[in-house]
Amino acid sequence: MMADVSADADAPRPAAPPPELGKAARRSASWTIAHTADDGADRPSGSQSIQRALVLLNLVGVLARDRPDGASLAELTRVSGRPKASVHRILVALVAEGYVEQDPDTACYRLGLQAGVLGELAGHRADDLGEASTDSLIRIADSSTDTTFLTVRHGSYGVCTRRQEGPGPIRNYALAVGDRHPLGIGAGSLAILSALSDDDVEDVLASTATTRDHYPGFDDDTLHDLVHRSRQNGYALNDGRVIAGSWALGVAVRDPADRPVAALSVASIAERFDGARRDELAALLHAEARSIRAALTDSQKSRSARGRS
Amino acid sequence: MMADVSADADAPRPAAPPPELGKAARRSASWTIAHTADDGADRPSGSQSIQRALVLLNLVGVLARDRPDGASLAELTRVSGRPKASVHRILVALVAEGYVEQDPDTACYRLGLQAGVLGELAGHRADDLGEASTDSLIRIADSSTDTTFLTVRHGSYGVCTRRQEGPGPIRNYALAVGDRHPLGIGAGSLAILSALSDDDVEDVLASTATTRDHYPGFDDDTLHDLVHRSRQNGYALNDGRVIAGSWALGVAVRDPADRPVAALSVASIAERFDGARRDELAALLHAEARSIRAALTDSQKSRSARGRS
DNA sequence: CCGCAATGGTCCATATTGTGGACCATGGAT
DNA sequence: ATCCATGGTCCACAATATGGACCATTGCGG
Repeated sequence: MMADVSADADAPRPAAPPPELGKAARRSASWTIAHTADDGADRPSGSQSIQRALVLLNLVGVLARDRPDGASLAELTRVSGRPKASVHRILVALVAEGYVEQDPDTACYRLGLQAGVLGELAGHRADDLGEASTDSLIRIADSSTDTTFLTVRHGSYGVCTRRQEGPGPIRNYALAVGDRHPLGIGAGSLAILSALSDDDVEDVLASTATTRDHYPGFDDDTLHDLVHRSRQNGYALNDGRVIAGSWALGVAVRDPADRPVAALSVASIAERFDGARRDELAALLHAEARSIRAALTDSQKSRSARGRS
Repeated sequence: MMADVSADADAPRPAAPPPELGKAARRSASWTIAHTADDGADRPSGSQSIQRALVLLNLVGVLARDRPDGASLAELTRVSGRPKASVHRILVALVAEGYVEQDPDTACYRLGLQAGVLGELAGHRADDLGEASTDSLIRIADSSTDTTFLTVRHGSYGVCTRRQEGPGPIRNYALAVGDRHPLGIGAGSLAILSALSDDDVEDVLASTATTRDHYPGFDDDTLHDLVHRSRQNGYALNDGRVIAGSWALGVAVRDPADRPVAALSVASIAERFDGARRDELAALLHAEARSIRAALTDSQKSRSARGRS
């Protein structure tokens, strides 16, 4: 898997195998989203069809992100790993509710009206973290001249929720809004994991064990090692082991209760992460992480004050 | 704002038939969203749980819109009309996927992380209509000094997808982003309906018959009459029959194939809709509707050109 | 202080519901 | 004409969601 990622495209595109290093190219390897349900060890509770539908919805969004005409049924089935009939049935339901729309010509699926509405409604809502972090993201992107990300913890996974392009010439396509990976995979994600207690780390690793089968080179031992190193350094470093050549550095963002709820990270090419610059970046990120925490404290206080009145 | 609205649906209020005129008050009557599944006459196909889940998701978004701490389980069950256990089970699934989050203190539900992500992804996507209409909405709001809306057709229903506040002192809370009503109810919605062929009108009315039970005063005869009048006038007028005192005027927006896919509308109080101003507004809206259609034509052309290459 | 009526949440037998392998139609490439 | 991949449909089966009854808390009012 992910080898033939190429398949990505799907249709005509005669399976042009990217000349290696195809950053942008292989980024469609967003199967990352597919696996998710298995939170923890227990899977007894029952609303599977809903979970499946929601995962697929997300998948449509991610796959159709860079492709304006949407994702084909074949691709969705392939990437989601479910039988075609099921995928199709679910898509019909999603279309019926307007969360997905189907291009009448190409028969491809993309996010629909309701998805946008939902976003509008969600955005309207106080998105503390997003709100509090935008300024920081911009500052980091500007002064580092690289692409910066906000990764939010969600259970045992990390979701990229913001992405800020830096003014520099280097563009990194390893991570985009909506991508979800198990905690520990990627700089921001690893920063969050490393900031958890030892017990929590074990729980997370147990939870994501099966999912991590799809990420070669991220077995338990390696992750333990990475966590250890990150804690010593005071920052998490992704030295290109997700996508060769794509490095990144991240630090955790803590909420007012000191729980690591997110992470800031900066991505670029290996050359831009020599020793001196690492410290520089780490200091910058730590400062901004603290500033976000302060902003969160404020907004929380004002909220509870309002609530009391 | 909408202060006591709170109570609204909520608890005690023993089915209080609002003392009329309850502008803001009754707007929480967003059950409008609840009914939807029954598209058309046929309901054989089967992915009901998914539909239910998606409807509930939307409901969470709408109910929690103005309430930063979210909607209570009780409210959601009441407004959705399904048994508590079901609603709860669905909510658990939505929470598990991150589309909804539950306030740990109040136990209330609001849109979660994934909802925002989805919006981000959907927004990223080319939202032709939204894109093409923003300028028009702003222009209309500015020059009319009233609140203007974009209503998009979705099956036999109209969904409010944009809302632009005008600079004037009058604020209208009859319609908000995310609200869905059967075609014919509300100015924009009626404008779309009136722009359909007679056959289509019949189909729509048949489809929404049961839903319209919840809208007193919108039986088939009345709607036929309204459609007739709208066609004669060249614009749809809502003379406060949804919410007393809240008037609005709308015209349909046609896509390049001349199908009415949306509508622009302006809402205000009755006093601001005398004969002269109606014509003025209608002309303004028609002009902007044409301009949107032109923009759509352009974007569609450039897209197909790109696709061919 | 003790109900009383809300609330959020859980259980579990039932049959309704989604499942997915097999199948068909189409269309582009060889 | 052949082949493969595509989007889409069918249908017997059983796993699945369903929802009424039930429980635990909380907050109000007499």
